[in-house]
Amino acid sequence: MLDRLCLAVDCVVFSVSATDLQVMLIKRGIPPFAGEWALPGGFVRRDESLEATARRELYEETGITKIYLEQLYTFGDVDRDPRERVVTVAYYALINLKDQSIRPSTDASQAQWFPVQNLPKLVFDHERIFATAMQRLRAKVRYEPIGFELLPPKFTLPELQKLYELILGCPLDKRNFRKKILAMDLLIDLGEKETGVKRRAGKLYQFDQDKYQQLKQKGFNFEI
Amino acid sequence: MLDRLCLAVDCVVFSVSATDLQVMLIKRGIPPFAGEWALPGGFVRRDESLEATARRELYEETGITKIYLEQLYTFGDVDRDPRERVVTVAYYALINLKDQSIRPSTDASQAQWFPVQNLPKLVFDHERIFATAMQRLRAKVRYEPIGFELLPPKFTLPELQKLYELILGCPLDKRNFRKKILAMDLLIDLGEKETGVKRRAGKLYQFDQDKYQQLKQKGFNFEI
DNA sequence: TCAAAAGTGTTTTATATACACCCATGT
DNA sequence: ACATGGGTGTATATAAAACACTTTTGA
Repeated sequence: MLDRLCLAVDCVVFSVSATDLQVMLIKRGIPPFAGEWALPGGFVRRDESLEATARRELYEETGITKIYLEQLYTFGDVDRDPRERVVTVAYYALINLKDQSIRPSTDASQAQWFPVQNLPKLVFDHERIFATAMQRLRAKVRYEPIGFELLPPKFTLPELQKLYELILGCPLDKRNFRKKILAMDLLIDLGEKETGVKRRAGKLYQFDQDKYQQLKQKGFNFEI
Repeated sequence: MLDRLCLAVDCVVFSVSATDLQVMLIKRGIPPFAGEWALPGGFVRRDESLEATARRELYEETGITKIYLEQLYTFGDVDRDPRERVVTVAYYALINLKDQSIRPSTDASQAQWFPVQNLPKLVFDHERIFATAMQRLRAKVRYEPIGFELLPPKFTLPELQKLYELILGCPLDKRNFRKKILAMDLLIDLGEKETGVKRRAGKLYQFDQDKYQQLKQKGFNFEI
């Protein structure tokens, strides 16, 4: 039972706006690198699991509780923190902003959304952590139905397609996309239309989690 | 900079025999759980990266140095170790036994191979770690050319197919398997035949790492 | 009535699957 | 000569990709 060291959790929190896939960053209030941008995160307490740390930090810094969280990778280079040895377990998170918004900035923490295409310089090795998260999200969204976590419970097919295009970074054929998604028979047609748009309204759908879990048991693979 | 805690690395080391996919286990020499089977592992030193810890431990316990290593997952449940809080970063490793064999057991550590179908009871949460590794290996072997790490540099197509069948746990069609593999054009035909077999000798191939890296850059995806 | 985005099928192409016999080698 | 496993091709089914017009709605 030799060296003990500091263990942290950092989170790459994604959301979507009308035009962008975006990531939440925190303006650091304390040294080192006070005033610079960082991924939200903090230290693991002795009586707290890793995921609990992630949820606690996100709640403290943004007020958000409903979050899809998944462990990403653990970064343990010896010199990644200039103060002392700190190993960090990175998580990525997906949230939808229609259900909840981030708490207004306080003195202690200034949280802000940035488009993934246009991030400021980040402290420590946070750029590497972000790049890893981006890579994982891009890969995973194709074979697991995690994209829905970024949308409100009721969404239209064009919204879903736009989301995939933002994440994958390339346009998708509308007819083929709809055919593929609908063929899986995992979307419940709610018989409602979206509101508040100034053009033809799209049909609203809901992702059928229960049915997906059942199909998954039987060997079904989600795939875009 | 609050609580410090113990950080460990544990490794799930895979190899193949003629008939089995197997995992290396260590008979613990020290409490807790002395005499019981565990994954090889140990504590991270303050001046050592996570991967360096994994390589050091594997060398100390088995004498093996040529290893494909990849981080698997970090297990951080509060009560996973009865002594005190220990978070462990798990790695999985792939080695081929034709090039090197594990060092004979010493007093300190008794290393032994077990078929994955028939593991003894493991200490701590090591069964969960193993299950996660197995799942990852099964998934990853289908879309990354990591299977080759379990074979010697020169191998035959039937050997490769057998390997995939062991990992995936199901039989594969010989003609379709060969067609798919050869169509990728990533195997170099060495113009040699295997030796020491008492039947028709198979042609020897070598995986073309360089070519694979080039193709990968251009968007090529390995897939079985 | 115009602009803007929603919605809809078919054809072509590529990929996956199913399947059976001959060949080389050692005993 | 026989047993064992290595090596080979084609036909069918399924999935992916390419592609253009009509409909709805609000301004």
